[in-house]
Amino acid sequence: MQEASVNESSRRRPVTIKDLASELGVHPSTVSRVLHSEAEVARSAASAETARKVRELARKLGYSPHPQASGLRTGRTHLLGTIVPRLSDLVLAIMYEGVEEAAAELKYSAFVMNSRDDMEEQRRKTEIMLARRVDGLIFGDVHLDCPLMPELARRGVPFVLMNRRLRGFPSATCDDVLGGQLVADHLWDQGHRNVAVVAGEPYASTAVDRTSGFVDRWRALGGDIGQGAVVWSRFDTTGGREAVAAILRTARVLPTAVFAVNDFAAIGAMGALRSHGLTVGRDIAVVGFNDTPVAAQLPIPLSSVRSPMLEIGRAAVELLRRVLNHEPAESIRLKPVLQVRESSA
Amino acid sequence: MQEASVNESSRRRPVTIKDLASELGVHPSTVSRVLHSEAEVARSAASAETARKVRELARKLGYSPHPQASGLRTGRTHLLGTIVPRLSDLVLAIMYEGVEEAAAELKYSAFVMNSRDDMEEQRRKTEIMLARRVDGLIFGDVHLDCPLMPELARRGVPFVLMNRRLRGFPSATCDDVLGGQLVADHLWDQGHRNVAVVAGEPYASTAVDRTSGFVDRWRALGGDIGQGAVVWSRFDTTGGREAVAAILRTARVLPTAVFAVNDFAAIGAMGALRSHGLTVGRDIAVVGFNDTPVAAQLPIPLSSVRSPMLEIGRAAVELLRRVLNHEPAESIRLKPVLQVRESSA
DNA sequence: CTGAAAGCGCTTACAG
DNA sequence: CTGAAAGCGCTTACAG
Repeated sequence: MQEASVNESSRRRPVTIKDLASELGVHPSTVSRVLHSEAEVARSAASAETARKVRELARKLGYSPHPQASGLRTGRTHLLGTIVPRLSDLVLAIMYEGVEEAAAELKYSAFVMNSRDDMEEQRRKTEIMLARRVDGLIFGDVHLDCPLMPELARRGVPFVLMNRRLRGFPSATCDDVLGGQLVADHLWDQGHRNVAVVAGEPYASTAVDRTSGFVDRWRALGGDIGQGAVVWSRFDTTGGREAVAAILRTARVLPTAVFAVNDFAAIGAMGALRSHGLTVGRDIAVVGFNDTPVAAQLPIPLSSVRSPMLEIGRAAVELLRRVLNHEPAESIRLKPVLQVRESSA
Repeated sequence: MQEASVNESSRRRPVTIKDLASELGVHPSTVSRVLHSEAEVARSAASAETARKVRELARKLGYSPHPQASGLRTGRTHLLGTIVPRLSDLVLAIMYEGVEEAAAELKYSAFVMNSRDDMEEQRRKTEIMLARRVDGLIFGDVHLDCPLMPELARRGVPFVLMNRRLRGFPSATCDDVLGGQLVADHLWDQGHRNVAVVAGEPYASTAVDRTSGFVDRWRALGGDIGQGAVVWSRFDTTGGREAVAAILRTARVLPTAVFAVNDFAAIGAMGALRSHGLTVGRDIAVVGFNDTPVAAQLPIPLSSVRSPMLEIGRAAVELLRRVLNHEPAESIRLKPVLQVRESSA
């Protein structure tokens, strides 16, 4: 009963610093210093006795600071904006979980919006977030020819990139070139000599780096890889299905292995291969990228390059923290690991 | 150049109402009324001429209102909190896209946090959002025995439910009972008489409603369904795999069809069936739920009940809008549709 | 160690 | 139609 009525009142009019101050007969500024200053300032802000009483009453009345009020005064909202192509892309959803976790640890609140990989939409969402007065931004949807990034830099907006990189700006990404190399080594070792790549969207560094990592290493191993063997595609299942359909239609010799730069494209690729009467893992090898949870659980388990998605999100927040504190912020490239499964064993 | 320097200054010190007022020689309150009032008030707030000049200058200088400041004054933050089990669950990610869209249309900014379906975490995240002074909350992770909901209601916190329902609180959900019935009708029509259900988490209304919709209809059709034929499970691929493994281990007679209340559980189920030497679609039928984009693209396309996930998210926002405006808010149940594919054709 | 005051940007009842 | 003032909750330089 007591409990409920405290809560009730706390909803109707939240407890403020002024409430605490008048209850204790001290000045609001003293309460503020005790409760919200750095440890050092707080210590010399009040007698040990006063500080103790302030803290105790704050706890008892359920005082919780009003972020809009302090933000208005300090000019810092402790809000952090994130823009991703789409949250329904599992890869970005997991990265954002990392962002949210790491932001919370720094007492920041994270926001997220979808741009659908449309640069006009990216710009619109950015302005909405700036209008909300976010302290900084994380972009998971940058294109290799993104005009917004140089512009934001000129305007002095603090931001970092995640997932995809762009020369000249700090980013937290997977080492996608290495990821492509790992797949090339694996398929070469398995004896494949005729391969195709479902390459993803050409505007995304992930797609370009994974593809070039694969192709360059393949050639270094002495392999040959023709024009029609690299097909750009969307990142989803439909994209993978269409890309493989195109490969099957145009290839003079059928490949014995397909590298798709994304697990969902790989699943689409598997579907198209099956429709063509091929059994994945026996007639043809398939390797994906990201090692999303579904890869291991597919009817035919999918080999995939595991990228540390959660850690990439966390690293992006750390990078943004440095930018906000005017510390040097070097790009972070996290190492992937290849998981070999039945689809290419 | 002009452009850049305007932006530059707008970053260093954003344009305020006071800036506009002094530039035009009018009082800040006039500017505020012209720019931010309801159409009616705004019209009688200044001469047409003054209003025009205010609006023009605002546009020219790139004025953007400071939400923290107006929120502090009005007590409304236009912030909307959403709590989901996990954003990396595609179903919730899509629902949240609907929330974000609909919130933006109402000039609200949406936040989202993960509770990992842990009721302690749900409580913690709720308090963080309330500390941020959100105007209202949307819960996508409610359990059938959730102590937090009655408590929040007592405290007068405005909130609605989405995805899962709970008696006594307004919710936007799929008509899951109907969804289960559709699957029962379909499998019965296909001639199946011995079926099993991968039933999901017993604390989630989605799982319980889909399962009971199926079982009740099955019995109404004259079917028999034994104890061991309904196995509760996690919602992910691993959960589906384990549930089917248990069914295969304990069943006296093998079922000829499996209904999994979630596509990812269905994918896990397909994997387990294949490991057992069964070909899905030929030896045994499988039906999932939600019709996530991957279902249609699987190597063996998966029959699934399509639930309107985006619309559920949008409906939740509409429901919350009504709650915030003290309008009556009846729960919304959106109709699902069965998509039959190769896995059960 | 503590207080008094000013001000962040906005809104809104009160006047005229 | 427009102005002047007060105040939302907080922080922080300035005094003492």
